[in-house]
This record gives sequence, C-alpha cells and structure tokens, in this order.
Amino acid sequence: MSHEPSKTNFIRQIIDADIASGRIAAGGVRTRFPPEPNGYLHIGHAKSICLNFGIARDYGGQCNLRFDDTNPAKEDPEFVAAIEADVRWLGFDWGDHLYFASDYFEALYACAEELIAKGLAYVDDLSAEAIREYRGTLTEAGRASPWRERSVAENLDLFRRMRAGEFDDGARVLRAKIDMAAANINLRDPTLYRIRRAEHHQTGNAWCIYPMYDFAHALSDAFEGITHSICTLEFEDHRPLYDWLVEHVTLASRPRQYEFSRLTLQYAVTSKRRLTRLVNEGIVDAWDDPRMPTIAGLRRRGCTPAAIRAFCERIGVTKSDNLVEMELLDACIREDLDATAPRAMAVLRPLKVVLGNVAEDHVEYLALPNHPKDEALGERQVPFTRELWIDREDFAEHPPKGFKRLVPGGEVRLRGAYVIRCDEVVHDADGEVIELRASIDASTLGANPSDRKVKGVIHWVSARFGVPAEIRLYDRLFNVPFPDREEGDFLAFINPASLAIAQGVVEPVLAAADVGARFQFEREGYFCRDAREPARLVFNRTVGLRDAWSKVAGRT
RNA sequence: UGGGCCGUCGCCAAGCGGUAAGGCACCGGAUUUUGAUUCCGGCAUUCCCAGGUUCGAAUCCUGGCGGCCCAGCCA
Repeated sequence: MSHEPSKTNFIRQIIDADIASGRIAAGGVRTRFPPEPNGYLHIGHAKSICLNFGIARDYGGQCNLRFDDTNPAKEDPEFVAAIEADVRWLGFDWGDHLYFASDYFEALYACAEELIAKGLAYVDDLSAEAIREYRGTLTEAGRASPWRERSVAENLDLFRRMRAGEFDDGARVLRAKIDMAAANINLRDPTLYRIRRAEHHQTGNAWCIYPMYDFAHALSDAFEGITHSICTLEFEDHRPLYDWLVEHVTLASRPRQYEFSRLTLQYAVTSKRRLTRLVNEGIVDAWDDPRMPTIAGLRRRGCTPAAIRAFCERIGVTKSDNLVEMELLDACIREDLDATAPRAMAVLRPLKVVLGNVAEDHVEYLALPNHPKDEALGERQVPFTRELWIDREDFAEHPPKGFKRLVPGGEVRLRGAYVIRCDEVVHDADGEVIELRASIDASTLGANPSDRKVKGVIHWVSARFGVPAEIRLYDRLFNVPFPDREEGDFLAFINPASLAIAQGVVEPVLAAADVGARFQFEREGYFCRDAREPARLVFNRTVGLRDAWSKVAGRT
C-alpha cells in the first residue's frame, strides 16, 4: 500500500500503451509546455508544467518550452522572461529546446499555401461580424461565404498579397474549407490567418499576417515531433480541427492531442484576464503580490518549488472537475517547510513583560536549536533580558476555558528559557493592558519544576535586543470559493482582510536574514523575508501553523 | 433544445468484471519546552439514479438525472 497517491494517470497510461504497441519508442515521448507570453504563470500552469516536464523526465523523453506567440498585440517580452524564470524555479529544464511559434512563421505560411493549393483553404473578404453571422449558431448550421468558391489561383494571389501588406487590417482572412454545417462549430471554416499590423516581440515588423492558435499550434507540434500534445479540456472540441490540419498538411510527424481538466483552486482566480485586472486595477501590488496564485506570487510568499510540485502530484490528472481546496496547497507547503525551515521567534503583537527578579543589565545568551528534529540546522544564540516582548494573545486577564497561556498569578514557560509567573497587570487610563510584571523561576532553565506542572509555552523576544520588523499576514484573496461563478463582477468578492500588516519584533538573528529566506516563527507559522524590499526588514507569512486551539476556542 | 466531455467520501483520486487504495479535511486519543511536528485509531456494506447482462457489476448494456465546455479575425 502506497502512502502517496498513485503517480500514474490516464495520460501516462496512454503513453505506456503507445510504447507497448510500438507507436513510439521507449524514450521517444516528446511533450511541450506552450504558454502564450501574455501574463505570468499561475498554479494552473504549474499543473501543466509538472505533467509535461514530469512525463519527459520519467520516460527519458523530451519536453520543449514553446511560446505560443501568435498574437503580438497581447504579448510582451517581459512575460517571456518571467515565464522562463518561473519554469526554471519550479525545477524544470528544457535544455536546448526553447522555441517560439514565431520561429515557424515562414514554415506555417508554406503550410497555408499548401492548403490553398489543395483547395482546402480560401481567402474570405467577409467582415468579422459577417463571418460571425454566417457561422450559424449552436443549433443552426452555418452558411457558405460568397467567397468560399474562389479559384486556387485567386486564393493564392490574394493570400500572397495579404502577406505583402496590400490590404488593411481585418480586410480579409484565410479560412480552412471544411464544413459550414458541422455540428462542431470549430469545423465551420475556421480562420487560419488574419491581417494585423502589430510589431511582434520576436519578429518585429517582418509580418503583417499572423496565424491563429489552432493552425499554429497543431503544426508547431508536428514540426517539433511532439508525440503527445497535452492541453486542457476546453480544447477537446478543437481536436477534430487539430487532426484535420495534421492530416491535410504534408508533415514529417503526426502528433496527437490529449486533454485533461484544468485546475480550479478554491478562493482564487486563475484566468489570465482576471489576474491581469487584479494587477492593472491595483487590487494587488503586482503579478508577484503574495496573494496572487501566480508562481511568482507563491514564490514571494515563501512557497517552495518542492511544495508546488507535491501539490501538483497530489491533485492528480483526470478529465473530471479539479476543484481543489486551498487546504491541500497549505498542507503541501507546511509539509515541506516543517522539514526544512529553521525556527526563530517573532512577536507579532508586542506586549511588554518586565521580570522583577532579573537585573537591569542582565544579558544571558541561550543556545537554541534551529530545528527540533534536524540537528544539521545547528543552533543560535538568543539573548534573554529583564524586559521582553510577548504576544498579546498569549496573555488573558479573563481567560476562556482551556486557555493554557499566561494569566494573572499564573505560570507559563518561555520557549527555550525560564518559567515565569505573572505578578501584576499594568493598565492604562482606558483599562487597556499595557505591561506585565513577572518573575522567573531560576531553577527552570532546561528543567521542569518537580512540584508542579506548567502547561503553556509561549514565544518571546528580548526588548533590548529585539529588532522591529514589518510582518505581512496574508490570507485568501477572495471570500467565496468560486469567485468566477458568482453573479456580477468577481472583484466584489475580494477578501478585505487578505492582507494585515503587523509591526512586530523579531529576535536579532532575523535582522541578518537573506532576502527570500524562509523560517518558522514558532507557534505562528512560516514566513519569508520579502525580496521586493531588501532595504527594510519585512516578512511575508507563507502559511500559518495548524491551529487546534483556535478551533477549540471558536467553539465556545 | 446542436456538438463534445465528466459524475467513486466534504475536496482530490485509485480502481479497467472477482467483492471500495491513498492524500487533504474532519473526529477522537498518545507523546511533546511550538495548542506545531510525530504517532495510533475512526471516517463510502457502496460508487448520480433506474432497469438489464452475469455465478459475480463502480467496472459491460439501456434509459434517465446532474455538472462543465463550445457560436474570437484570443489562446
């Protein structure tokens, strides 16, 4: 019995069968990850990346990184660079196999001429609106364009003049001649090329006609010798067109398309259109805002590549709805970080404690292990002084039932240090607790009192040596599980508490933390030194610790 | 109401005619100087429903029901 979910999936089973039947050689599987550089990669892309690169890795095959850059108006080289960085950061390597669909523009153009020559494509003069009308509806067949029966010679001439720039943008398109009555709308003479005078980030002004996705994608797969072209379910209806193209164009190889269901992460959105709005409308700071489900956002939040890979492994690959709870991602992050993150103490909502029986100038360095289970992570010196900060939530004047932290007259263990007793509570004029007077039991360093049980353990930071830090507490960006499915604008469901900023105090070692370094702040959660503001001491909460107490406390 | 696809625990998911894996979540309980981690135990007599085939059905057949996707010169 495995304790991990089975690593196979229906696509791997298809590949196994293809190898068994001899359709492909054992190490001959070739996949590709084909992003359009019109935005940043998100967690849904991570699923596809892990699938495609994972298959190539496990079968000794090859996975190409291919930018599907057929729409220059929406694309930007900034996104090309970000996508490459994100795929690498996730732990995958495309070797020499970095391609652009735009690398094939000349070859694709030749394929289009071949289709025209075979009488399988024609230049249509209809406007975009007219084409839509002629296409028919889901229940009614479409009608043939009046330009559908042009001669091969005329089509060739017109298409060449389209390329030469003789016509205005949108004046004509090249269409496949398939079947205007097809039940599958994708087969009702789909557009193959459009005229669009836009500077392309890779090809500059070399072209004024650009191929459509269906045309470019299928043929690019064939050019690259892709054996298994894996995409998401919404392209299932496009497969007959994919097959039609790959059949009617003279090609050296015959790729096949397979579809799996895309990931829907609850309490998040992953459509590029919506992510772009979040950025452009300033709802979040940028594509790498830690609340974004982008790879860059997850990275900045402190998530590890291993955690994302484990997540993608666990959600599986099927054709049924993949509506995954955020808790699964959180669990994967905690699992990785629990094993690898050094521990430290940070007080998020400081409350001063003055230890009456500790001398004013007393400084005692306590050697604390950086990890409870991994000695290799070493230890650090933590200064202990008369005045400390503890978290306000670790003290209660009127404790709820079951509270085992500090209370008036009660005792608690300071993590890694002494047991203290709260002797006095100092209030301000409004009755607010502003300070605690306490005393240590000097016999309890590294030892428990023999005559009584001290249940609670709280974390602390020396007031004299502690360092102020901004601590950003991130929560889910939306307050409904499926923002996309709600009525109205999805921005209405933004969680107003998705970011809470705390001005805390951290132990001295953290002042020297590298940017991007991850820690467990004991009893709080996992945090990462923010990489965007290296000049300041800012920590982002990656994920909180599992918290059984809040559940108990919440019940009463 | 055209076409395509999908329905196995709250979520994900194995299963591929021989009698329901696993993970997350949840609920106990043990250990613990993190209310963490770890550990141990519980958690689908039933697989959307109804018929049928079979010695035997989540798996095959038929008919329903429910959900998702498609009418860009986007990908």
